[in-house]
Amino acid sequence: MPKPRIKTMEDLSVAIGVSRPTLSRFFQDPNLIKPKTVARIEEGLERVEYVPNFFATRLNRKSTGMIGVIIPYLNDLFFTKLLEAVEVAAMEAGLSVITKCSHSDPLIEARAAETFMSMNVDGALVTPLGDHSDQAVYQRLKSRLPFVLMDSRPTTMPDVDYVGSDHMQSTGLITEYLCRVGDPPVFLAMPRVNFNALGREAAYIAKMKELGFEPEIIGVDAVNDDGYFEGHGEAVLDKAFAQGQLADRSILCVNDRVAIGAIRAAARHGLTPGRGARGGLRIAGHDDYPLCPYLNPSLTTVAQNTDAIGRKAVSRLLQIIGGSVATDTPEISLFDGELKLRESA
Amino acid sequence: MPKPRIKTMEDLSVAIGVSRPTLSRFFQDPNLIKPKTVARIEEGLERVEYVPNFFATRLNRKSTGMIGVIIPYLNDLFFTKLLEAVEVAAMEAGLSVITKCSHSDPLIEARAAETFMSMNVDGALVTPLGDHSDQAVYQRLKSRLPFVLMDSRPTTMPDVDYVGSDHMQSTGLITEYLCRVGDPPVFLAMPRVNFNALGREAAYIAKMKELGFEPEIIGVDAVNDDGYFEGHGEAVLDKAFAQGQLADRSILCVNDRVAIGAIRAAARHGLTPGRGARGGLRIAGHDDYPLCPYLNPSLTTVAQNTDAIGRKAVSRLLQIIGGSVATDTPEISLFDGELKLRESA
DNA sequence: CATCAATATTTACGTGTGTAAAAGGGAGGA
DNA sequence: TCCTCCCTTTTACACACGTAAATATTGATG
Repeated sequence: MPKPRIKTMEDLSVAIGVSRPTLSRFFQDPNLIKPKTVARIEEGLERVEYVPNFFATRLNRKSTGMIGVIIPYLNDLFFTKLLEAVEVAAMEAGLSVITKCSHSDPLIEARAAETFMSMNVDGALVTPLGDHSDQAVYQRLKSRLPFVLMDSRPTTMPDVDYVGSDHMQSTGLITEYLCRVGDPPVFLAMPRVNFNALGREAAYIAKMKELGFEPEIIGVDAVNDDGYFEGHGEAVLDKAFAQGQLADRSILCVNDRVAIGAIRAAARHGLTPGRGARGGLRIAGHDDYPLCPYLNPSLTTVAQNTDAIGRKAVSRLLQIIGGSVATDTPEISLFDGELKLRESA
Repeated sequence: MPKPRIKTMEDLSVAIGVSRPTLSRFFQDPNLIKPKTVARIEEGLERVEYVPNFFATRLNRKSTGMIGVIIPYLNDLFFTKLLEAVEVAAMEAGLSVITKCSHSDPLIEARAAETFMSMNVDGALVTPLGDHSDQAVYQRLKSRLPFVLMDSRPTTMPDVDYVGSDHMQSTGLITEYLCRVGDPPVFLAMPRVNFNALGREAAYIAKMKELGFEPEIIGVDAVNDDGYFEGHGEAVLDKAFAQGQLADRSILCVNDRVAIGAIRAAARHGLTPGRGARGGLRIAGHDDYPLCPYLNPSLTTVAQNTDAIGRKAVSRLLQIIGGSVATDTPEISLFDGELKLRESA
């Protein structure tokens, strides 16, 4: 017994016997209408099938109640974790989020931004690609709507609000830990297209100098070309171990995915990283990728506070939307990382 | 030097000196318009900033050019891989996709479905929750628009198109492999709320009987309650190993995430699964989770053909949208799994 | 220069809803 | 009974664009 389907609010108004503007207000907020009328409307909605047209409702509204989020990868649990935090925060604020993935392609990223602007979203949250994002797109975004960057901060966009981790603190934290408990670490980096990678590299160098050690960086050149972080970490260390190098060193990886590859390379060479044997191989990461506790050995790392980052990004966006804030000077929110001590270092 | 911003196509038409209907057709397909006029329009668009309003363009169109996709989790690389395949296929077909994540909540799933219907999407692709989806939602979805289920097939929805893996084949394949190379495996299952888990369990039983072995199933009851697959696998095996059980058995896990937990439990008890020692511990999974090659030991598993599944789901949707197909009888498309032999079994 | 076809413009109406102002109606109090 | 007051309805317009039919323009051809 399928209910009769009603397409327009007009038709619904005659079916229920309530004027269309009243229905319009009912769907926006039932409290605006007398309880008795509300009851009649709800009773009528029981008998028929009707949903207000998404486009028509948004066409003539000042606020669409939507925010757009752009992330660079889907196949990365860090970003999905961040996205979840954003979605939860947005839901609590009564916003619906439209997610677009740029697949690390500047063109797709630009298209997504265009889409958001054409949809009159109330604001946009963007996790930028490395240095190959089209910064003109960001300029337009900033000039047209509330706009907050997350996780990665392009040097070319100093005037945009930003929420992320304090690499100086987080990378400094694990660097210092590694130095205290064992030999000072080598830094396993990434090809220099990623601002986070650069920031952490700089933080590592600073902390090492502060402690009086000589910084040492490897993995800046791409060894493999499959584009995956794990593959990079494995390839770099596989080569090093094969040449009899690094097998007794502490290795701080730029992020956990690289560290996963690093651990794998160690295993292939019969090495088991861990804090057990002094002077032996140790491997640490950064991010607290969800699988860290389940690796063998489990991965010592620094957790990014994705929950706080997502929550802050949304609340900052709401501030700007609300207009209760000066936007001439950007707000930079950095959250501390938290040491996660496990087996690998 | 910000370009002047133009809001409506009307304003644009006076700014460029081309009629509005001509502009409308230009934005739909420039080929409909004389090259000389196209040049003039494009030249004009260089000088001003204008994007057609998303809602207005969709409001009065027969086809919105959008499809909706619902997945249950974001923090699962299997689903993100599937989503990528869908997005690629959709992009090639000129469709844009709207993704919603239900966070394994039937209410959110239902809301997402409502949203899709109110947006007049051309079709919907849904990866259902386990047995707790609201099937009334699916019924409405099916009655209102082209609708294809992916990955998991509720028994309550036999009349809906479905694209997924052939569990009988894939689970049979790895079961047979394990039986040939070593002792017949135990099946490490999941609490029975997941149709895939049930399907694979049944496939395991069938193959074992076919080969003349006695099926043996563990892990049906939840041991932990954190909701993560890895935690389930680890908890079940940790308990078993602690009791001196299963340490010399072959263990086929219902999926790779459970297997990751299983391997972790083994490591904690000093066990290294692998096909090396006859009669020793072996662990295998299902899905080919992207991290399988990087685990220690790397995980032997059966790859689901997510690429083919995503592609087929989109093409089937396009068929239904095109109307060139009988929808009275559902099409069930099952793809074969492919054995991925690695170290763990 | 006239003619025809291709293309562009004009005109007019449709899409489903938001929103504001004015007019209508019923309940309560004087 | 009359008069507020509050809520609802009516009326009207706005939103930005799709679409179709009729008309005007352009260019090439003869």
